[in-house]
Amino acid sequence: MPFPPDILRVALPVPLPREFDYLPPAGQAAGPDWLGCRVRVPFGRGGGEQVGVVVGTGPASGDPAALKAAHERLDTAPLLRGELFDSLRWVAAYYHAPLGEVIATALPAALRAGQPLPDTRRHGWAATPAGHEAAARPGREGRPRRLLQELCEAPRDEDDLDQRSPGWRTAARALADRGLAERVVMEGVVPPRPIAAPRPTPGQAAAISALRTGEGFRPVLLEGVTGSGKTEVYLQAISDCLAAGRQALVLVPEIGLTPQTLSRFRARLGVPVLAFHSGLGDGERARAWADMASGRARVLVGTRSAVFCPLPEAGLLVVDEEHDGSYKQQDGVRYHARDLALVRASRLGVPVLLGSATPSLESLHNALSGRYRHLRLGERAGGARPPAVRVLDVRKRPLRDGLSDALLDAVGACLARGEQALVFKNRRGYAPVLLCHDCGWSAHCARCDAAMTVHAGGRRLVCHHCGARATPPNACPDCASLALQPQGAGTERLEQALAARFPEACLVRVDRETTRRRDALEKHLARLGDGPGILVGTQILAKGHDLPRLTLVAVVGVDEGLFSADFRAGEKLAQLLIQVAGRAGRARLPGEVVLQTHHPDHPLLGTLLNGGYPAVAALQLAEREAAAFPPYAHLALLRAEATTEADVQGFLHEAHAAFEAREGVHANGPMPAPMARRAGKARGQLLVDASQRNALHAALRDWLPALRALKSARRVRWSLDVDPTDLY
DNA sequence: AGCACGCCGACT
DNA sequence: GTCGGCGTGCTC
Repeated sequence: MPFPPDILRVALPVPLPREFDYLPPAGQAAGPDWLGCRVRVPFGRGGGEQVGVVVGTGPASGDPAALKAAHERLDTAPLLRGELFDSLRWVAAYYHAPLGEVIATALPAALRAGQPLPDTRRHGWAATPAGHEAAARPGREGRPRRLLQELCEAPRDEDDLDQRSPGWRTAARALADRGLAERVVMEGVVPPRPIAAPRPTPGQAAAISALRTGEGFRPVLLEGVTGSGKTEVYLQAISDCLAAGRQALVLVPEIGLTPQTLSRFRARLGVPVLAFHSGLGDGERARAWADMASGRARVLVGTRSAVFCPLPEAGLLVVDEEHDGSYKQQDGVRYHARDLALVRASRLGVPVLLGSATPSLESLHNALSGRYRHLRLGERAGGARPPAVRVLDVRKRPLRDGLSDALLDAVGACLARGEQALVFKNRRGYAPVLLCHDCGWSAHCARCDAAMTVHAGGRRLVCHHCGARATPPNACPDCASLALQPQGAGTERLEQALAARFPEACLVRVDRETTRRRDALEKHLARLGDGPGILVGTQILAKGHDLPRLTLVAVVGVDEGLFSADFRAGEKLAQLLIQVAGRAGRARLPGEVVLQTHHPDHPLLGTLLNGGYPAVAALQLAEREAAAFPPYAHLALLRAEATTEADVQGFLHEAHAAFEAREGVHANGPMPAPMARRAGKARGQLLVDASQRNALHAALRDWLPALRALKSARRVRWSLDVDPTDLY
């Protein structure tokens, strides 16, 4: 009786909650050395193929004769192993996603498609024995000879030569042709060149020394007001990490990864710093991933998906602006990069530094309850003063194009001083609504439950939710009145009004329309230069970028955010206000913030003005606790989308019925979706809340198979979002 | 998700 | 007579 052969258990990028068993390719034996390697396997009834990752080996559970054989092994050494592999399993379990989909989310596209792992060995040049002899004899002076003499001292790295002596390759080729030098594989990692650091402020010094104490997993929340120099603390912590021979990962928000950020890191750290973001090509992403996996790269700065990079020699993880919404993936596997960074740091046994001027309530709660170390940076670096804040009550005051006279006066005074003003409104376009003044009709999107935004000075209507465009009617479709008026003001209208009022000022509008390309923001700011001028824009302007001449921040649109239904609206508005106010007066010039509002008595504004972000956060935490919302409860959201409302409701009702009640866990809904129709699809959702995380996960584990079995599930697109950040 | 199989309407 | 609609079931 022959032993049944061991099989390969393969995770494939399909939305099925299981793995698939395969025989190894003909002539090969399955064994533990296959774990974490990619394989190309036949899949499906057609002659389809998939690339999957071996996540287990062992005896077949069923009849091995019924199994197909894998076509090809794609890796000799595991692509996924150790902590990263374990963390991906954690992601699959925590977000209730199939492991194959998680792996597909984590791997760069080129690797997912089966491309070989890029060769990341460093190459360098060394003198041959003949070269050493030749260097000892007198010879013709010139570049080849100088290079040869350098190579006789020690082999040199190609990257190093690129940086120090451009054009060295010609000389190297000349030496190689004469047999005096050769290209070699370099071993080892270049130690960091120490670079002079600026003298830290007392607050920075305290934070840096606090980070140096202790060992193993240490979550640290670094709460520092805008301009207090959090980046300097990161740089010191990363320097320490590099000096200890370890790798560092830095996560930044989507709009935070600018050439400025990178060059600052590169200039200070003295080692190559890799960037990882959506602007990279497939090859570059795979290359960066491989560089981290091989240990060749020591520092990687990247956006959300960079949290999946291998860290075989990890020493530190940093999450900059940890409250930022772009860390949460909003489709597919809906992971939160900050939370995954914490899990990875815990498994790796290294510190993780969460930095923000306006920490998320989740992180703040963990810090206040002692689970995270809480470090504060109080003063602004370089002695800059915090800006003075003035509330402009515009009730019963006339607004022209959304701007009050007092606000325009403040802008005018700023320009007269030769300084720069930022006019902030979190709404792009000309006006948010086109309204009939006679009957109250307004232009709505045919495919969404939303008003269309007026663009191009009134010549176009655009739906910001589905992208639909329309020409505005000349007369009201309901009452034929000609009194159609754009209502309210977006950045485009503000720009126009400010241009009319300050015709000689340099005026730059920055929003998603004017800033599509990655480097467009830099270009806009360069256009503004150092002279007097006005920036008009949306929240793209809220982060990063030191604008030393910017002394006035005029906030025009806070009222919408004060009365939003979302339970995170207050937190988000406070964060946005603090971030945008932080643009003012970052250098020697004092800053001023003007808040134009119809609700000067709103408690959130009052709390923010009197106690700053910590006071708002305390207020919001108390509200969350009273309402049993995160971080005092745990949520999961079942979303559904279909062509008809009936399919959505049918599925959600059946889903609710299939939910088994258990202690401390409740399913609520179907909830009315704030936008029941979007892009022509009906939408709905079911909210599950639980007081204990374990109970929530146990409930979801039982629920999901039942959901998948529902016939009504076939008629909708549905997804489960664990720890949703937005309830719509 | 993708794909094939399968059983009912309007076209060359 | 067939092309094709999308319901249903399966994927080692």
